[in-house]
Amino acid sequence: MPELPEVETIVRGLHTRVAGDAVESVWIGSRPQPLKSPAGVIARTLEGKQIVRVHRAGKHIVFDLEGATGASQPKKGGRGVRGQPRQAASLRQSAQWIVHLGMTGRLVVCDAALEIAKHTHLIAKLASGRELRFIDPRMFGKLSVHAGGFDPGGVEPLEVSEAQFIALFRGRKTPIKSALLNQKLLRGVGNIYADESLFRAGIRPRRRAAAITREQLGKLHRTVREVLREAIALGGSSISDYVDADGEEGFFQLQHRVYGREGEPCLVCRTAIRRIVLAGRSSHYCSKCQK
DNA sequence: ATACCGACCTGTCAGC
DNA sequence: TGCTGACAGGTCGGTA
Repeated sequence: MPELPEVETIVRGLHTRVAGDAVESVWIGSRPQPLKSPAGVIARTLEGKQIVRVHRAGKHIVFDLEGATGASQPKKGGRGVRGQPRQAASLRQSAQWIVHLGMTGRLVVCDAALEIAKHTHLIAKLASGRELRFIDPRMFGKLSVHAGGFDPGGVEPLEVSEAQFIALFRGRKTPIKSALLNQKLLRGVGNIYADESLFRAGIRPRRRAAAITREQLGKLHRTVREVLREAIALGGSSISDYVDADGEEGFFQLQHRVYGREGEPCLVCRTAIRRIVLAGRSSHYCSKCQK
């Protein structure tokens, strides 16, 4: 479902709503597919921690957590652990909770009384009384916890310089669209924004990356950032069921020039937009405007 | 190393 | 009405 602009929109909404709140307890469902860390480790890492910040790394949502060591243990009757001196316990311990939404994942902040939706895999009870829930029908999403400094690899498309960008594709014989989708190169660009960026740059998706001139790559560098920025400004693209953390739909789908427009006239030259399958993904382009 | 291809899952929609 | 197949915003591992 979500690419960089959708994740960015979600992250901004989540940060506003839950930064400063704390996780009191965690419930995890019985389906193991979404869990990249063991359920017990995820629960123990989240419980008792304060959510300091919610941000984005590529398509990953990162919750920065802080809390006292052992804060998840006590509550009932226990005075610390066997009366040991708890020097370490007074230290602030930081951790990160990483959420990848896959195709259909959603994170919602809601009242605890709200009915639990089908395909809910994790519920974090917050100190404020609300709940943060992870819902994902297809279970392509992933949940994990990390000690800190999480780095998914690749460079942020909105931060990369033109020279860096051009260097990413040097010598690559793979089709340019496959390279754009490779998260180890650029992180955050997905199927929609790859198609839209290539259209605006006038480059066909199947062109070999290494065969594209520096000038054209420079143009692609500009169009990728332009498309992502415009999409973020409009709250992302809502194709079927995507909504942000506040339940609002995005509006960038109204700006799509090729994605999902097979057979419709190119907005520039009226040529019918073509759809091909490349690396298993639908790819849309105008055969006249893109070479 | 690189590049296709199916697999992973459920839901929806078009067509018969 | 219901069945079947195609398709979906993402990634991973196997195979050539």
